Amino acid sequence: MAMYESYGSFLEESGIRPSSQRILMLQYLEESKSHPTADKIYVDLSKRLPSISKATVYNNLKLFLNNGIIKEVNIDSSEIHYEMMMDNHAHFVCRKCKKVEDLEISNINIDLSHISDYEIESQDIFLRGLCNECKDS
Amino acid sequence: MAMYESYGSFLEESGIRPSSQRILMLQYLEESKSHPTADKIYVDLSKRLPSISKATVYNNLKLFLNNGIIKEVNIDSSEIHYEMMMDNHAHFVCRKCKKVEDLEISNINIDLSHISDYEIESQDIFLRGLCNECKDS
DNA sequence: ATATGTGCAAACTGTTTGCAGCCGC
DNA sequence: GCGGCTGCAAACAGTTTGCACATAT
Repeated sequence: MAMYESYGSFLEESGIRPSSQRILMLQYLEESKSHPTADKIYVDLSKRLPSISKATVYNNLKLFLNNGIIKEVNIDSSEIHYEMMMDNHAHFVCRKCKKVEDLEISNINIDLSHISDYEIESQDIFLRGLCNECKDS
Repeated sequence: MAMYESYGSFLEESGIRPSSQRILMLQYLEESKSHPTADKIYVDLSKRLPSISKATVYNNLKLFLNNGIIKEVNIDSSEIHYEMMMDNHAHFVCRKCKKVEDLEISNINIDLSHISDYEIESQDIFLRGLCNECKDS
């Protein structure tokens, strides 16, 4: 999903009509590495498309969710964050500046032998602390 | 914190005045393994103490939080769940019956060498899937 | 008597929803 | 023209807050 034009066809392949708002949202989510909230998406997209409404943002987030295009990230309890669906990875959350970063998960090793009765489908891993910049200030 | 009477002194040691509502809440949280929400705490405690109000529950949850007695668990985006502060452990969440279970974390191994610049203070691990009962039905 | 906690109700915030109008096929 | 999408505004749910009264020391 590298170039702008492809967002539309990606949506069509998912059975979603590629409105300009949806293409914009998808592009924004893909390019944003900041795990934005619905409100941040709305505010940022308003600059490019002033007529967009919050309801549209919420509507389309739910649509993307139901189609497995994006994923909720429960970073904190006050707001829902979103990110593109991608290979398993962990999140680092800075408790000071609230920055969220993706971490390679390849070297995280979970021994599940003692809960083998459960059918694990996914995992969410959050590491919390201070980021590089914040720990020295 | 084994017996009822000790909840009061535990609160006093934390510098919190041990009102009957607070003792009840603490006892409930300690005995409950279900990671309750504020509303569940309120509903359940109302049976024992009908006069308790939701504001008191929220007030005291925040008080306990600030004193490191309990911890928020961001299981899903719609409600905040709470649990007693305890040694590091992971959570299993059944996507069907929504049950939450604690898992030993001792054999979870996270190699942090590639993010050694960060100061990790805590970790939250959620495994999601189907529990024993739900996977067979 | 004083300081602190509770309970009520109102306010707030993030999210959801119903519906009328608009747009693209 | 038709079906679906958007945008507005109202509804909603969970949480927070201000304040008067009650309670404990």
